Amino acid sequence: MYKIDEVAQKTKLTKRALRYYEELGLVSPSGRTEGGYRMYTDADVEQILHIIDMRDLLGASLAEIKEMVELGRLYEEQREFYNKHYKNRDLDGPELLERIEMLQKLEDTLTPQRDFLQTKIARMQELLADFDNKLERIVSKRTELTEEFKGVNNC
Amino acid sequence: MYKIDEVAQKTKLTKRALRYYEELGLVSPSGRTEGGYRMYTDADVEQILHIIDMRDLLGASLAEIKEMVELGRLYEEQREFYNKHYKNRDLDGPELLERIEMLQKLEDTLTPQRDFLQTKIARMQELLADFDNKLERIVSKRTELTEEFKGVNNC
DNA sequence: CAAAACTATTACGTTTACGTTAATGTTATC
DNA sequence: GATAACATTAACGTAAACGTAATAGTTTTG
Repeated sequence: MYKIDEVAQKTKLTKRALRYYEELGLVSPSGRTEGGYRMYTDADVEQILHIIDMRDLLGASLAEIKEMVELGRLYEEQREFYNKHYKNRDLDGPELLERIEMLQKLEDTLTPQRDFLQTKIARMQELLADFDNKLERIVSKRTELTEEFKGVNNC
Repeated sequence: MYKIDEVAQKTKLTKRALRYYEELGLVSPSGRTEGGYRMYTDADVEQILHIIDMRDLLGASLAEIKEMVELGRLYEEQREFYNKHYKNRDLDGPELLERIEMLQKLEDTLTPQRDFLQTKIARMQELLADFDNKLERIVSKRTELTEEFKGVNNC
């Protein structure tokens, strides 16, 4: 269990940002000390790092991230409930249907995100190619001029 | 030549954003009408689209984008000057050196950006793989449950 | 056990990237 | 040539994502 400053160092966020994310409902520390100090687990840190990824890689706003996080929680919750009941007896129709609809909803939410990510990657690869072309031209020009410079100065 | 509203539609920016970017020194329309209306060329539109790419793909702030744009302009400027003088006579040492240093500076600026882009792409591909895994699990589970549902309802 | 170091909450402040009027001038249209 | 329909600048407003005190309580350390 880590307290806030350690987590701030691990995640490269500020303590303020951590409290802010908690205020928005993105991540809460798994515990508190008697005196009220936030205590984070490794899993908490993992989730924070995941949030940072979504922010930096998907370019999602904190509000959008919150939606995703909440959907994930809803899913986990339902799955726990499902697993608990599935062990002992068969589900009846309505319960099965509810679970199927949940999975469908998750799928419908994740698929466009996946596609968005994919096209973004493709465009970034194009941009990378542009960078590489430009850099290649610059480097070859620079070596060319360096040679010329040596010629002028009789090296 | 397009006026602002047409450019706004082409670039999916608002007119306000276009004026704001101009105010920051990111892009200026190539011309104005007698009465002061902004007139953009195709090249202007291209540059705006490029700016949007840097914003969305690199996640750069407008201030950072401004720096890149300015460096690019400085480079173009020097290259024009260079080409004009290179045509007629040989450059002497100092001029060559200045040009070489400019190319070096460009290279030093672009290389970390390229690397940043590359590692970002790699991490996004990991994230994409995660998405795909998750989706695959969800879909297979959903079809499994759908079959089960059919069984319960004797279809 | 007292000082030093850390943390909590509250609340106001700041920066970025525009949105939104308002007042006025310009082009296009009928 | 009037009147929409669009444009300009100027200025104030705003949402997101924190920063920065201020005040007060908590842990740690010598």
